[in-house]
Amino acid sequence: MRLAGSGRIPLSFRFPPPMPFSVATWNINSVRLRMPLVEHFLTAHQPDVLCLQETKCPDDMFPLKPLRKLGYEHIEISGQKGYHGVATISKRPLEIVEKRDFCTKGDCRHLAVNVSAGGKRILVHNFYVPAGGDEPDPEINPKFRHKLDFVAEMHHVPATSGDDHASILVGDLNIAPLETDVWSHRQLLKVVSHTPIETESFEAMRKAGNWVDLMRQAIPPTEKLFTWWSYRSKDWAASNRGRRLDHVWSSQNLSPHLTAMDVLTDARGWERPSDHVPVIARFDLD
DNA sequence: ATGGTTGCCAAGCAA
Repeated sequence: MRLAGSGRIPLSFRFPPPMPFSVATWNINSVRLRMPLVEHFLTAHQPDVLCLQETKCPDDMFPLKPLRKLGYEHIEISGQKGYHGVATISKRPLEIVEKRDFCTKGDCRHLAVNVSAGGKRILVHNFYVPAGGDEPDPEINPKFRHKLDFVAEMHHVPATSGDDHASILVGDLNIAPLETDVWSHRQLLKVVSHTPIETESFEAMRKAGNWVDLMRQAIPPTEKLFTWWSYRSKDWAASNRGRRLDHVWSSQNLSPHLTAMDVLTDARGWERPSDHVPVIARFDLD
C-alpha cells in the first residue's frame, strides 16, 4: 500500500530530489528450483536489494550468472547443502560485514552487509530464524529450544544509527507477533510461530534493539496481514489461513523515509510457488 | 482430532 502525506516537504519542492531506495525479503524455498520466479520478480519490481532465505544451495552452486545479467552484480551468499541458507543480492555495491553463526550450530541463517544510498551507509541484516518444529515445549522439543535461544541471541542485534548511517533487518523470522498476524489468534495460541513465549520474546527483542516494525507502520495493526500460506491446503486463497512470518524492520532514523510497503500476495499463486511471498519496503532518502 | 504438501535427495527429515 502507498502511504499518504508523511508530513514532510512535498516532493516537487525538494532539492536535491529524494533518492529512491528499496529492500525486499523473500523466503524462496530453494533458489535453484525457483530461479524463473526470482528473475520475474526482479524484472517486474526492481528492488535495489533482495534478501533471500532458505536458498538450500551450497555457495559453489549458487546461480550468480542470471542475477548478474539482470543488473544485480553484487551478491553475498551464506549457503549450505540441503537446508537453510541466505543470500543478499544488490544493484549497488555491497560490503560484507558478518556471517554470524547464531547458537553455534554451523547453520547458515544470517548475513549482514553494508550498502550506500542517499548519503547513508545502511547495514542490512538478512535473517532466517529456525521454524522450531511442531511441539511448543522447549523441554521436550530441541528444535523449539533452538528457536527460543536464537531469538534470545537476537536481542543483542541493535538498530545502529547516526547522521550518516542506519540499519535494516529483514527476513523469515518464523514468528507472527500480533493477533492480526495470523488467520485465527485463538486457534494458533498453541501452534509454534504464535505461542505467547515466542511472541513476547519477539517483541522484547525488537524493542531491545530499538527496531521499528515497518510493515505495521505502513499497514495498521487492526488489519490482517500475512506473508505465508501453508502448502498443505487445497486452496490457499479461499481458506486464507495465513501468517505474517516475514518481517521488515529499520532503525528509527529510517522509518520516516518509508514511502511504500508492498506485500506481493499474488506471488503465492505463481507457478510452483514458494510458500512465502516477497515483501518490498520502499524509501525516499535525502 | 488428524492429516494435509513441498523440497532436499533418493530415506526420512525439515518446514
